[in-house]
Amino acid sequence: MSETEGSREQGEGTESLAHRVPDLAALELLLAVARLGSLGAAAREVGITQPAASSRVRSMERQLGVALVDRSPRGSRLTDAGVLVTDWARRVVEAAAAFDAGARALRDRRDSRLRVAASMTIAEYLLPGWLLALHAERPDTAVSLLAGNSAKVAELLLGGDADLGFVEGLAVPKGLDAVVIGHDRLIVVTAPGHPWARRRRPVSPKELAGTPLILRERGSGTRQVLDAALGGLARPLIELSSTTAVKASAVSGAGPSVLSELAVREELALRRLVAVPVDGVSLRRDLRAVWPTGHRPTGPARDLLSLTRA
Amino acid sequence: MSETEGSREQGEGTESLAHRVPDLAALELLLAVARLGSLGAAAREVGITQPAASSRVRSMERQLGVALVDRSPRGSRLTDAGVLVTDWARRVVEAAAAFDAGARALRDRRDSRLRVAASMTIAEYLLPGWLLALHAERPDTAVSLLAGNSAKVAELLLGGDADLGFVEGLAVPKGLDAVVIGHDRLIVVTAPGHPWARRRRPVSPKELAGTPLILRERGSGTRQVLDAALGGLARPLIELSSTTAVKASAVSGAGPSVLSELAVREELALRRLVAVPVDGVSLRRDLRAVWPTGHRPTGPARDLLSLTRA
DNA sequence: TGAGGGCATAAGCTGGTCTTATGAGTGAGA
DNA sequence: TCTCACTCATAAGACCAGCTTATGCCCTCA
Repeated sequence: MSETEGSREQGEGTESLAHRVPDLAALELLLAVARLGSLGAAAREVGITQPAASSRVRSMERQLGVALVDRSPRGSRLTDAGVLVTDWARRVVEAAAAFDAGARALRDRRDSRLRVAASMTIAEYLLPGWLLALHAERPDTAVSLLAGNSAKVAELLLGGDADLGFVEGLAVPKGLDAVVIGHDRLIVVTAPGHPWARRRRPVSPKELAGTPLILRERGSGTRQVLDAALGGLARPLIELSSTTAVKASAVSGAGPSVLSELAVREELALRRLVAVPVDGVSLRRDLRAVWPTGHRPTGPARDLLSLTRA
Repeated sequence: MSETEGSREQGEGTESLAHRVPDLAALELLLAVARLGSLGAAAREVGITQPAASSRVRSMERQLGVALVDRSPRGSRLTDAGVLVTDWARRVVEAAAAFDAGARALRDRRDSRLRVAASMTIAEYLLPGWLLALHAERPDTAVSLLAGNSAKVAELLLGGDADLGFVEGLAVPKGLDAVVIGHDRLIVVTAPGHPWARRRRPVSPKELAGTPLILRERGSGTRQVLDAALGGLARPLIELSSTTAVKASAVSGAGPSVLSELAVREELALRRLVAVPVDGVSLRRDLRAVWPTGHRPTGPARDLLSLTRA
């Protein structure tokens, strides 16, 4: 009813997402049914009884208004709709698993064996996935996670408060050894309605420098890279202090923005933002794993490092 | 930095995700707190009382073992850990929103205004996002979704059972007009441990044709494109009937596979799979919107179409 | 034709989460 | 400096969703 300005949620359906989307346990159950082909077997796998599973699946079907499984005395198979729903469910469960991996690392920070320090972008968008993979290979490794800018990461490593660090940016902090583990590109994005969204001819550096942009504040890693690429000339239309705020502003059509491609992957896929081709400017930046000079990563740190490289 | 409270070390590692990840309502509440800066205001927004919100956030902190918000008599702000957790929560909620958008379309199939027919890959990986965007722009549009192969899509459109279709592949089915709305590339992937994973020199078509691959069954869209590109020479190591199964097989290291880049985006980001460079073969395929010749999309179909183009 | 696996239904219990009612701390303005 | 308006925390009771146990029916296979 009451209009929330700016970032709108799903206000219209009157009921929140949580009431329209089955809970995680139900989604996991559905995945188990899909995999095992039987309600009872799925029930056993997730540790509940068969009637509970039957009822849960039934109520999920009632909630969605769609039949998900064909039950037969020989087992249960997904319907066509069930296949689609299961795929969407899988993505929710994967996001939840990433959440869990991150949260677990955060929780075990104190008494853990592997302490990771990472810049915000990496901590948010890449690390949970890596930790998930690490956990799959070495379930007994307790990982902790600290987030901060490059200087903070360096400080933690040099002070012995972290075992392995990840930074993005142009230079490697003093006292650290590094290896490039990937790349991130800053890309120019606009809302689909903006004139640049339809542009096929690349934007030139001069044009970019001459256009007011929605940017992170001066001093942020993203901004540093952009300023360096343009020779310190970026003109801010608005300056905001979080990536999320910049994204929201760009989506709402306030103007073009420059952001990490990691940060806008979802928005691009959903066509909430469009990438604008740019020419003659290197907005690529290296993602590096770092450690104190001479202290080559060993044990779990080494495992994590090798996971992050192809 | 982030603080941790109430440490309990109990090694219940084998509990399911659902027990370790707060439910969707709690995650939405957390996002509201982050946005509004107050437990009470967030409670109001999600339609519960302030004590309920307080208790929910507290139990979430207990569950995660990490303090998420700094409470003060003037409001509540996220801790550093809270910022990270909120970002991961946002991704879960977004996945849930995509689930909801898809499910909603499926449910309204019968009595809807806009009936969309799409191939599996598009229906699974792209459409939920588009529907989300469409719903944001036109909340009153009821959308239904049917999935099938190209022939099925054509049949639905020509029979008047769908208003707009989406297909991937080489040719446009007879009787339909089409416009290219994007591209999908088949890419060669392997588990990180495979020799090809470290390859810098591109794989040649001959080499690819000579190597047994994990593939979808003959007749699937993916397989058709690959066979066409290689001149019908692809050698299967295993043939599986679902993209998910092929992915699982590739991840487990059984061998190289060829899959849509849309389908393996997550796996690449998590480094569970690695893309192998290929040379001299065009594995790109167009994604097209289609409609019966002469029946240009109008109304909601037109809106959806324009959303899918940059 | 009986055994076994598969699913559905019924009844009762439990636990989590909501509500209302209240208290206590802080800051701003009269 | 008193009071109002705002914040969050706590307590006690109500309620409901979902679990378990105990059945029964259906089908297939030996």
